[in-house]
Amino acid sequence: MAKELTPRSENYSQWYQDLVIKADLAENSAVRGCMVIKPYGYAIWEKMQAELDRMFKETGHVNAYFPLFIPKSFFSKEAAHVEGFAKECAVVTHYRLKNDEESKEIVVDPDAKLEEELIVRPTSETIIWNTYRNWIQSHRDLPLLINQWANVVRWEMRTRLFLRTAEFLWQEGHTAHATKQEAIDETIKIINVYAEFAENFMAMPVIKGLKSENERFAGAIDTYTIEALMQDGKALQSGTSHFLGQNFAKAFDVKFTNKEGREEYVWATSWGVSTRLMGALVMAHSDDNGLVLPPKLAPIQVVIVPIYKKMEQLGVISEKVDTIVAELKAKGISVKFDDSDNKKPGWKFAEYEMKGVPVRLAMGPRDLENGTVEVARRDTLSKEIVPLEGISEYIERLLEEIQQGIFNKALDFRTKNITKVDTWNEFKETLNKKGGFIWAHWDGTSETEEKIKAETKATIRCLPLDNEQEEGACVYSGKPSKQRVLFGLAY
RNA sequence: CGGGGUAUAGCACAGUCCGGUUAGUGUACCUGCUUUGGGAGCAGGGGGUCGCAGGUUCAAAUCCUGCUACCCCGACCA
Repeated sequence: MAKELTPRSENYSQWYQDLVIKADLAENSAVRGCMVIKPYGYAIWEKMQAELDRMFKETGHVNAYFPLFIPKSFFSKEAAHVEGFAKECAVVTHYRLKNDEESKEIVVDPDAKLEEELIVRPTSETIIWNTYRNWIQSHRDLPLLINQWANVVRWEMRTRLFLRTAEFLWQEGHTAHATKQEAIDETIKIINVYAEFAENFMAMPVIKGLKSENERFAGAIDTYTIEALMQDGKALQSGTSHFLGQNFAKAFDVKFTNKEGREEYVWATSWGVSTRLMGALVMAHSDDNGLVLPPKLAPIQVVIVPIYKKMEQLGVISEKVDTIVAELKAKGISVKFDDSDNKKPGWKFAEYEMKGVPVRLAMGPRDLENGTVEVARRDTLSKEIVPLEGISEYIERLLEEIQQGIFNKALDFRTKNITKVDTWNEFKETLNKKGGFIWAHWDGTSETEEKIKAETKATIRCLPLDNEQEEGACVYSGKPSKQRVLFGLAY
């Protein structure tokens, strides 16, 4: 056995760790908290990027790029923002190294101290709004709809591959609008884009909602989120979209002249998803045999493994396979024919299962005789013998079925793990024994939320957007409540 | 940042307590033959600054000090 995973039931976080490494997605690097994203993992990220980028452009956004470094003074202009990020910023203080004459080692040159220290961006609001000041004068310059693909650094105490790393890749959208309503609409438009992407491409059901004050982005008026439920019953915030009001416009003095000729501050939004989505993707679908990828994000959608005794047999199989490959490619399906002779079929089966390839075809002497091929599904681990006639249409349909199937499975899991709770005892018991989302009344105060967190570690994941209003009593304080909110343990 | 653990061949580990031949096993790799429908078998072979830097000693993977990285549990956070 070359590779085996720790079973999920035994140690979920070890399983995750094993899987990320054994499926060749990423590994830890020589730099604390920073990972190396390996080609197979990066290929999945590229597929995510391509689709998200398409969706952003479809909704009128354009890409640009802003600097990695932010002058310290910019950073401190928005009070809530500084407070939120100050504790996890990497700071550049010098710009040169030199050879130390005594120790013969490379040291920081004390003469090369920067006049003003630079922050490595943990997010780019400040540098971007400082720039927008020069770009915006008139209502005719609005809206400004810009996205950037970038890396950011947040100096985390404790890191986990993809889920929380000191450096990560993401996109951050930063938009400027003439009216409050337009900015709010933008914020909601984007959270809908994120939800659509998560559900249609990642096959991961999400709940759209509003963050409570405690969980809000530093500097935002409102934070919208998509929350997903992982297989261990913990919630994962998978994307956020912020309505920033005029906070950054005021901090950076970004004004425009409206149609009536009066000066006003602009209204802002920002929004992002990161390589954390990779972690979400892994934990949403995979099993004890390895990764399970939704076809729409799988770098290889179909792998074909030949089974043969003699080289002549491989030749005959290859001819048949070449036809299948051509047909699948013509349909836009990515396919790999693994005819390498240094690995046995059984080894290949296990390997492609570990890597989550959605469909595997195996063709051997029996298939040659019967005009068939063996088709195996990664998601259900089922196999069947299928006639070669019409195989590409069959696989095309199967890929759609798998995409839908893993979404349904995840949705079913989530539905079973949302528990409606009305008493504090029930709340604690559900959290301990079952996990998942707890749907309970809350009195709307930060004080109660903090007490609940202190006692149980559970936080309010969100106030769902399509929430029905319902009078009730807060599960903790007993005070009146207008609606239920979702609680849960979070990553 | 606090508590605990780990670091020896590409990978997974033993050896460390109690210092002493040439540092070992599995797997992977190379060669050959037999194999090939779920991680093949036999035979032969190559591969090691024992995490890094100091120290103790006739002698250090082993003892001492410092450093670094990773894992687990907390605190913090996306």
